[in-house]
Parts: sequence; C-alpha cells; structure tokens
Amino acid sequence: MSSNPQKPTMADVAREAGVAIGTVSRVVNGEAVGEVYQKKVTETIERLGYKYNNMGRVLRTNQTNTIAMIIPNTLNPYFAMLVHHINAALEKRNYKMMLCFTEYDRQREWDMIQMVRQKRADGIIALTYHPDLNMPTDIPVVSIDRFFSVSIPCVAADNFGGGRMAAHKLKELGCQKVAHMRIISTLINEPSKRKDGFISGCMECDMDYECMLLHDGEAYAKFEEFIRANIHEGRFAFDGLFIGTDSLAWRIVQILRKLHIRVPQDVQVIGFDGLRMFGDQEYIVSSIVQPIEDIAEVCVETVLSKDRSVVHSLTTLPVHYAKGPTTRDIAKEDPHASMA
Amino acid sequence: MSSNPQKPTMADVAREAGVAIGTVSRVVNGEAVGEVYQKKVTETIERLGYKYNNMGRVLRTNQTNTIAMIIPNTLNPYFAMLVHHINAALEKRNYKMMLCFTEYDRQREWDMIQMVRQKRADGIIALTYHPDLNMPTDIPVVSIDRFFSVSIPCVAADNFGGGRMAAHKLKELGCQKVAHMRIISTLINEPSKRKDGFISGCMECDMDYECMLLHDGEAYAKFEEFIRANIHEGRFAFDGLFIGTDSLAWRIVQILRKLHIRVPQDVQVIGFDGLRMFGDQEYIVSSIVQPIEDIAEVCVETVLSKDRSVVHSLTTLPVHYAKGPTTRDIAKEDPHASMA
DNA sequence: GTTCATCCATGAAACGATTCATGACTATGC
DNA sequence: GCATAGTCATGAATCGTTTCATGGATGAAC
Repeated sequence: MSSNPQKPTMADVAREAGVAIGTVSRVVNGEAVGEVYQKKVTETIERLGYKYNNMGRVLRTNQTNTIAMIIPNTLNPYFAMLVHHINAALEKRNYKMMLCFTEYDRQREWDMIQMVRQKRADGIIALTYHPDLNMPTDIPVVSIDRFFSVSIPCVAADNFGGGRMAAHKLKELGCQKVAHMRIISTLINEPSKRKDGFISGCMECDMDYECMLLHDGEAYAKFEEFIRANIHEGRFAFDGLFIGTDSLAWRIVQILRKLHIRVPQDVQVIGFDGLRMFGDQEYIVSSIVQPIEDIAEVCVETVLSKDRSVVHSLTTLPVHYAKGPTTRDIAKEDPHASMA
Repeated sequence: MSSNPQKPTMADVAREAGVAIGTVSRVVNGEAVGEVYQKKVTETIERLGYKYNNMGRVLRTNQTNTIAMIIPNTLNPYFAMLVHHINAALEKRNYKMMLCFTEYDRQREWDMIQMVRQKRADGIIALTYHPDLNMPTDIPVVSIDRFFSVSIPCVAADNFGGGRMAAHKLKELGCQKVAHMRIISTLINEPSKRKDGFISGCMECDMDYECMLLHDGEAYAKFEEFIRANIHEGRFAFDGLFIGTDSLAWRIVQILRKLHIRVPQDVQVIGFDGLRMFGDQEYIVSSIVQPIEDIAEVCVETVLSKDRSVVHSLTTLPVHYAKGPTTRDIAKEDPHASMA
C-alpha cells in the first residue's frame, strides 16, 4: 500500500471513493447528498485524513471570510479590549480577524489597506490616525473614532455626551474650578468632541474651566509644568480635572502624587475610556467608560452588512461613569495606607 | 473608453501591454525583465490600477507568508506584549501574523491548529494550556512556555532561574519567612519550574518558606483566607512573598492592602512577568522580568527556520529583577501619600 | 407502457497567480 | 557566413477548490 506522500486533495478523495469531485465538494460543504455517497465520501475523507485547502476555495469564491482590523497596537488596553470584542463578534458570525498593527505609522496604515486590496480580507475595520489618509470606497470599510465622509461609516462612543457627563460629575463631587487636559494630533476626530462636551457641561454647571490641548512630544513636561505653576502654598488651584484618556489620566495622577496633591481629597480626576487592570479588575482611574463591546458589535455588523444603503454614516453609542480607586475615600478606611 | 468594471488581472495587464502573462508576473515579482517590457508593463499596471491577488499566488506556491499565533487573548498585558513583539519580528522578515484567540478553550485551541492545516498559515507559534492537546508534527510549530516533546521546539524564560532569583532578592531585602503563591492547572509547563527555583533559592539562603499552589476557581478566596489566617495582632507572619505571576501579585497586593498590611514596609512582594502600565510605564509590582522581546525573536527565528535539524527543543532565556512602585519607600518621600 | 417531473451525481470550466520547457533572437568567435 | 552559446519572452499547464450545465435514474400520474 503505497500511500501518497502529498496532502490529499478533493480529487484524491473523489477517486478513492469512486465519486465525482463535485460530490466531495458538497459533502465537505454540508450540502445535501445521497446517503450512500455521503457515507462513502465521509469514510474516505477520514481514511485519507483529508483537510480542505482554504486557498482553493477563496480563489474560486472570492470570499475570504476574514475582516482586517487596522489598529496602532495592542499595548494600550483600550485597543486590546477593542480587538478582543471585535474578534468575538466576528467569531460569532464565523469570520476570522486579521490584525494589522500600524504603530501610528502612516506608511503602515496605507500598506495594511493595500493588503486588503490583494484579497486577503473582505472588509476593513480601521482605527487610524494619519491626517491625510484616504480610505478606499470600493471595499467595505468601517472607521472607529474618526469620520472620513458620509460614504464611510464611522462608529464611536458619545464623546460629546461623555465630556458633558464628566463636567456634571465633577460638579456633583463638589468641584468649582476645573480643567481639561488632552493630547491631540493635527487630526480632528470624534474624541475631539470630548472637549466641546466638557465645555458645554461646565457652562451648564456654572463652573470655571480651563482647557489644555497639547500636541504629543512635550505634552507630559508641559502638563507637569502647568500643574506645578498652579500650586500655591501646597494647594492646587483646581479641584477637578477631566483628562482626555485614562492613559493620560493615570500619568497625571502620578505627577500629582509626586507633587503631594492627593487624589481624590485635593483634586478629583476623571479620565475617559474605562480602562481596568487586566481588563476585568478595578478601573485604573475614575472614568467615562466607553461601551467597547457595543462599539465592536456595531462595527462588525456594519462591515458585514451586504446592504450598504441601510448603513449609518455616524453611529454614536452611550457612555457611562465609573468610579476608580482614586475616588474611594481611602484615608477613612485605612489611615496608614501606603501607595501600592 | 469602456473600462472593465472587474478588477484587472495579470492576463488583462498582459493583453493591454501586449506582452505575455509570464512577463507581467516577473515584473510584479521584481525579477529581471528587458527594459522595454519592464516599462510597458509598469505603465499598464499603473494605468489599469492593477493589484495582484494574493490568493492566486498562495494557491500556486503553497506559501502564505503568514504565521499563526495561538494565544488565549490579549487582555493580559503579558500576552499583549508577546503578540506585539512577535508581530514586529515577523514583519521584519516580511511575514504576516494571523492571530488566533483561544480564551483558554480546548476546542478553540484545536480549531486554530486545524486552520493552519487548511493552509491559512505556514507555521504556528502557540501558547496553549489544554493538557491533552497534541501538536501536529507535519507543520512547523513552536511552543511558548510549554514543552510537548523533543520534536516540538519550546521557548521560555528561565523560570527556574527566575524563581531562584526571587528567593535571593527577598533575602537581600531582609526577609526571613517567605511564601510562594501560584495558580496552577493540571498542566505541567515551564512556569511550573518557578516554584522549584524558588525552593532551591530559599534553601540556599536558609529561609523558611511555604508554597501554596492552587487550582483556578477558589484560588483567590483561598489565598485571602490564608493571608487572614496568618495575621496575628495586626502583624503578618510572612515578610516576603513570591507570587507566580504579576497579575496574581497585583491582586494579592490589593488583598494585603485591604487587610492593612503595608507593601513593602510590612511585606515584600515579588511577582513574575514584568508587566508595566501601558507596556512602557511603571512596573505594576516588583517582578522577575521576562525577556519577551528575545522570546519573540527566538520563536520567529525557529518557526521560520527551514532547517529543522538545527533547532533546539528547549530554549530558555535569562530573566532579570525590576523594582515596582511597591518597593519604593513612599512613606519617606511622602508621608501623606494616599492611595491612587 | 409512456410521459413528465424531480432529484442528484457528474465532471469540465473557472478563479488568478507561478513555473518551466520551448524557441526566437542576439552576440560572439572562427 | 556559419556555428554556438547565451538571453529572455512566450504561453500552456498547474495549484485546489466551487459552480453549473448536463443527463441518468427514479417515481408518479395517466
């Protein structure tokens, strides 16, 4: 018995089972087949250890059942969670995710889009940052957090509402003089609206506010400088801060702590995103929480939707507030608490 | 000018340029072609907006230039960093990464491996947990942290050395009575050696030690119970803890803090992995740091190596110790520090 | 017994690339 | 001018699947 050393193909199975190649195809795809044939083919597949080769199928059907997800990286927990939920949503629909990391690099963002053109994926879910990148319109694309044009659907949290919510929350916590800090790029995207919402909220609540929007690079140094400049006789001039992202908020808390400003006793700090330790533990700071799971669901639903006419060009999903460890009154429950 | 609505293929380019299809192929692949042909083809490609279809190529060459990475998820920063560096190492070699999340689920682990059989990837880098999973040997596979057999190369940090290092470090920090806690599965993998190394180290340092290895499920409750049971008159019976992973260490620190045991004043805590906030900020706890970048590099090098005879069946890479915020003497620098 | 409809297996063609045996052409040497 | 070697474009065959026009077999209706 000289077994073929090559991996068996459908033709091999067909020959061995004494049926036509089309019949094998239908068995493999679970289509209706006569009982006798069904059995013969199934047995032969088993015997030869046949595994279907996906490339043949893709070439023929022009369907990869794969969606490309374009994202800077996965080190930021916000991205990691997004990837997590999008993968889950795709898996539910029997799709695969092809992950493309851009590291905020324009060339890579472009390359990744080209890849889809090479028929490696059926559609794109993209979280991109480069200002002058234009998206292809001949392929299903969904953009997260960034609006390109009405022809490219965009999904985002309710950033304006979140900013507004932060202002109201700070008021509720007793703040009178607040500030907003965020790192921006030249790009205007949906998260830019956090500031607008915050300003609206502050005006509604009749709070003094100040905004610091800095470009990456010297941002951290400048923020620290700003904070130092506003400490007079050991007291911080602001009693509430709304920070554009949790990741920045966490860094700001480090700076405040270093300067002996207590959070939350001396100043309330609210971030944005809703990051938690290990994705399921404590929130790392108090935060306006993005509904990442819903965002993922809508993205997938949209990119897979055959009927492009029913697709909204901008979907915004509701956020909510969550307390982080910074807002627990530790001092009361543990007077000797040391920093962990 | 009636342009073809279909995406142009190589045949279209060949016809339009008045050359043979093979010539187009060689131009696309950057092989030597006569200058005149070169120019004609390049121009036509440009004019038609031709993008090569990867599937045709894959089908013919049987090479996907893609490596599948099988991993539980990306929410744990350890996994996220691994994914990050493996992707970078693959990209350097012009390979793509296909990410497969298993969520610790055996069925998924198996499915993912089947996928590669379907010729979606040229090889596998796998971090799996299910005890009775056996790896295919007809495909290049590299396993992380888990040794299957001599025929399947395994890459891991020096877990034994790391455990030993933790013991010595605790001694150095003045500890006398220490404990080791880790969550285990029925699976015996490389990280299991952390305990062995720790015990060796404790014996070398002449320290009292105790080990708690618990199965997932009630582990957290049991650990807390253990800690409570060892607090007498406000003092914790142990002055040093070596925890199996940073993620558990972080949770243990939360428990200790809740019970008014100060870290590091009352007890030193050392974890394993070297997790940092956002991948590049502070270590979340003091830790034995895994050389993730090197691990990634070796994995990629190994899985791509054509000559399987030169690969080692087990590669262990050196670890190092890093201080987390827990080991800074906060009390001295900020007597009023509140927990953040 | 004949006709018709139904069901379903058949197998060639197609998907879009690469590969390679072939032969056309040029250049060189004598 | 002829023989030889070298270069390089050609295009048919191939990879492994799906698809679909074809027709054989079966059963129902009369």
